[in-house]
Amino acid sequence: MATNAKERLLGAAERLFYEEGIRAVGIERILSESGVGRASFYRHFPSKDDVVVEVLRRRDGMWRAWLDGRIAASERSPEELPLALFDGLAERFSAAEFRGCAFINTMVETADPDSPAHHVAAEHKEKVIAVLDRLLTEAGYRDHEPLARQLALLGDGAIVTAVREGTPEAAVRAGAVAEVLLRAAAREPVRT
Amino acid sequence: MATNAKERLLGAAERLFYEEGIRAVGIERILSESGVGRASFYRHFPSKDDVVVEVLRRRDGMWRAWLDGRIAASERSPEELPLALFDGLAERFSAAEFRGCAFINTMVETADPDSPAHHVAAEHKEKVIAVLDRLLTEAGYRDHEPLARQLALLGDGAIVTAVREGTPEAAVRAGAVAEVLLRAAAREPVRT
DNA sequence: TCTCGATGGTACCGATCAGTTCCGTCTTGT
DNA sequence: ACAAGACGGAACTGATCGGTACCATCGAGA
Repeated sequence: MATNAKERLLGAAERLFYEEGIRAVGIERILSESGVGRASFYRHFPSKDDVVVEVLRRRDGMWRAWLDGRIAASERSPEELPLALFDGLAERFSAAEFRGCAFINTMVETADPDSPAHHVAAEHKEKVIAVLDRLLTEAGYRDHEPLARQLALLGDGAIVTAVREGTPEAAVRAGAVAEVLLRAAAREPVRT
Repeated sequence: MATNAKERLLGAAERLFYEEGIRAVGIERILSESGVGRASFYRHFPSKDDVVVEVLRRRDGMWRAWLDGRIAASERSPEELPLALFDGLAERFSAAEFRGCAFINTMVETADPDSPAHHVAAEHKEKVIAVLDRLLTEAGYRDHEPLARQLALLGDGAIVTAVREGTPEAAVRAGAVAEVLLRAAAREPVRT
């Protein structure tokens, strides 16, 4: 039976890719840190690129599950529930190993927008937007879809700002903007 | 007398780094595309890292000069003049070669926040924030400094969103948020 | 015309890259 | 007890990395 070689491989790759970047991490590093043999690596993955894609898929699932949990645990009212995203980001930014969003980083590092990794990263963001859109719809916001995209844009802006500043402050700043945005949307009269 | 070898080197490096990423571009590529000899390269720069820093410094100057021009040419009222940033971004996002912000990309690619390149990139953003702060101050906004940082955060969010979506739409979306933000700030009563 | 500094071209260095191959070992189901 | 498959280790490939050393050439100032 298969042992946990593939799992260790993906775990080490995910950590190293996030901490140091995809291009910066060679196969050798992944092998030594996971304790997996070179041959076993290529038994499980055709190439390094496939590991990248697989890592991103895993991270997408983990990240959205985490976000769902933060939303479920939030004490905010339905109208303010989308702000739970920024509450969550504030936590993430405080982590010592925080180095931005793995998906943004991947899209930046992988210049080619047609690459599989870029696609997986872009799809992740769309799924997050869908979550925000659902929250906004349930809270009765009009024009919820563009509003969801604006909130997501704010979240991404907070992430890259936090990377630059090295402090969690950007989450609060973006959250304040989001709050203004939600209140302005709430008091907006019905159109058409 | 010195010819223009150094200038050609920097020009080619700037273009290649932006289009394909810093790590993805080897010295060889820069040499062949600039037509500069290998020895001449190392006569002008101690290492590749120094070229990266020099390219970022140049780009910082060019970018801020461009922004100043867009602000000067803007027909917006003083209260809305900070929105000229988003007008300008909309133009940039439409360019075929657009691949995000070179400074964000550098910070993402260069994982080490203590590296010289990371510092130059971070300083660039602070300078842009200073420009926004000046516009807000001149327009009479209270709490202009945090407001400037919120607008910059929106700008960065628009940039990474535009990279992901491949369309200039994000600039409009972020501009709309900025407009809401400015109006909310303008009608805010004096504190203390 | 001569000279000197800047230049472009090339061969080379050790290190590392992704990927292939072979082999000995260890585990697991029968 | 045995066979099959998953495994780790290591040697090896060709390509590319950043960086060094050497050499022939060109162009401007004396």
